Amino acid sequence: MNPTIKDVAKKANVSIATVSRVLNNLQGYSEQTKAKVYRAIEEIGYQPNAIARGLINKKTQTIGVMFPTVSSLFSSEILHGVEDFAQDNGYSVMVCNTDSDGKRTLKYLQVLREKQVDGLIFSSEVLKEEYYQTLQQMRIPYVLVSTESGYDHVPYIKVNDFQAAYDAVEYLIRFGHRKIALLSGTKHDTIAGIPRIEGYKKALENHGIPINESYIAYGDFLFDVSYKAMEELLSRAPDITAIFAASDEMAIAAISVAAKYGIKVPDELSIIGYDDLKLAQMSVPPLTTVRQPLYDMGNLASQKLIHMIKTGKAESSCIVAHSIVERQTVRAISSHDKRDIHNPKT
Amino acid sequence: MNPTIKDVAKKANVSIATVSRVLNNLQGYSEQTKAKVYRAIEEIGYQPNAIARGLINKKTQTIGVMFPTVSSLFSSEILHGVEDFAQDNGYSVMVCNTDSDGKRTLKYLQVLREKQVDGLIFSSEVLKEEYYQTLQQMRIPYVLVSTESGYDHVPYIKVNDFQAAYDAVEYLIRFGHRKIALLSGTKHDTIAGIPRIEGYKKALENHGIPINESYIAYGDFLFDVSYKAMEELLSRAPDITAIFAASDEMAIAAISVAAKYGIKVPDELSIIGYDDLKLAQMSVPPLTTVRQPLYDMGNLASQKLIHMIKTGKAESSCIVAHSIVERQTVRAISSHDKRDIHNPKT
DNA sequence: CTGAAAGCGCTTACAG
DNA sequence: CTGAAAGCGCTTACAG
Repeated sequence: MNPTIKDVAKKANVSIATVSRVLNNLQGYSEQTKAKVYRAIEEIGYQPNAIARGLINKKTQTIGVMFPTVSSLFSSEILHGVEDFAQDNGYSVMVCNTDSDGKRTLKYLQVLREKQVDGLIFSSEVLKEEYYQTLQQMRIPYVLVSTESGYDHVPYIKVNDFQAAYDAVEYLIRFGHRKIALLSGTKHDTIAGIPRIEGYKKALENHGIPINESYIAYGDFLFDVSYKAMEELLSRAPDITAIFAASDEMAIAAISVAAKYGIKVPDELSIIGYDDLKLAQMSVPPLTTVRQPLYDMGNLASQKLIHMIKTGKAESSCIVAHSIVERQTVRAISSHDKRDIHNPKT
Repeated sequence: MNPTIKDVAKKANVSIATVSRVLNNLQGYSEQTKAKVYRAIEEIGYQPNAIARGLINKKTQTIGVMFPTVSSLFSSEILHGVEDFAQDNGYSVMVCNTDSDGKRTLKYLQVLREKQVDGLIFSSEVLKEEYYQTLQQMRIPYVLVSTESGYDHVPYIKVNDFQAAYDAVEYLIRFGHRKIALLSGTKHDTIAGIPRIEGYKKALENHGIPINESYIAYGDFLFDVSYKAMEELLSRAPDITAIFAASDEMAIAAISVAAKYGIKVPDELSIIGYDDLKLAQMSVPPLTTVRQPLYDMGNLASQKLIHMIKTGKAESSCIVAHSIVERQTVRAISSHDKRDIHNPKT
């Protein structure tokens, strides 16, 4: 149907080998034949078939990216970073939405393998043993973003979650807060759960503040569940003056709940989030948060992966810098807890 | 490197033709050889090569999706819908981020063509003449989401923007508002700009409310620019009591600006958005908005596209239903404009 | 029920 | 500088 290399060869009166040479900018043809070939290509509107090319080169110039939920601001910022670098370097990207479902993940890995992707980016999920095994069998390079693993030679790109959480809480402490709650993500999540909990506790401990387990509430990083967790937290510990939320969505949920109960942010309750999604700028008031450079992380992952594909060499992991973006949800605690006036429960 | 069909043929002591038959569930082999083949596959860990398959079948089982910005909640919800259906039906999806850049779009189309995608979903952008030409040359089916075109036989899936805008404004009118501003998207956007402006004007007109051009501000659908547009609008027309924003991001910007100037939403200013992104639930107060079922639209586009790929038949366009999701940013206007009290300018 | 052979659209030694 | 031929890993008539 579509014209092939044969058609242009015929049209230009040369062999397909020659057409292939000029197409690939190899050497071994005169300027004249080059011109002839290009003219033929032009005339019949020829486009090379990357599939045929891929079969013989054993390179498809495409990479796969796996996310637990593509439709989150979080994933899509990473994806954007991945995609930009990939496209600029001649790679296409296939997206896979695993829905945090183990079955789907394995099935995807299968598909990606059959489709012969040159490499893979694995994001935001724990690299389970079975995934690791499959990946090793695939014999293609891969890199982890916003997650890590205990396996050697598996490069990852992430923020130091422990330290970021520590810094967030210390930031709150510096503003005079001592009754600081934690709106945690999934309790047993070894990547984004536990390290942030530990960072929270360590900061408290280092500043001589006792840990109060009733100040810790567990959500799932997302809005709805966190909304409820926040309501419970508030009824259980109405005396808190600040909250560290382990994701921006959770922080926004906290703001929403506060608004619902007439608690003023930041006057009566300070809130600091985690991620710095676009969301954080849009909240009312704008959210103070720990920034993870998601776009950059995706971009870097893409860079490393493509470098590995091209050179075959291993790449090192990378802890990227987080930072605190100061907006308007944190303020110094006042001498008396203003909220007591409005909230007789405390 | 990886085992091929030849390896399993050798292992199972049959021809590659036979292996291919059992692999594809064709007929013409005994249960015995079937078992032998499967055993061999198992033993050597064979995985079919979809690239080789694609070359001969002229089907790659992959579709492309083009977005102006992948990293928006808007695009990613559509993407999620597209991806879910595609994966469940054996198709992979390649994402392309055009950054609203004509050059990139054309380049992508090229890439997608070379990679032999079976079909294409084109989202949120005007289908320019040159894109249309390229698409026609590619001879693959494609469908438009959240945009439309004047070309016949190019199926699109979208909401009726004019009607949706009309309904939003009428909703405001029903609550007693007459001084209704429009925070419009890009002025000359023929898809999401003009029709919504027209819907706004028509609703006003049908209710005998004169159109006041100073009540119309232009943003670009996104937060930052809209924030400024809202500030200008407010200083130019401080007497407005309600705003119809042509996107949720714009509505959120309006809420933010209102908060900045101490204008209470909805007490002093009602706001209705457009899209119903997850964002809308998270705002404070939760945003009343016109819902476009983005996930469903993506899913439907995927369905239609894959159906076209499989059957070769044309599909019809589809205007999906919008609806107004009532949350907390609109309320009936009070007898006297409360805001006058606080804002001596009016 | 099964296999030998041609062919998908390319690239790449090899020979001239 | 150029072409004939083999081959990438499959599928699919065709013949038996």
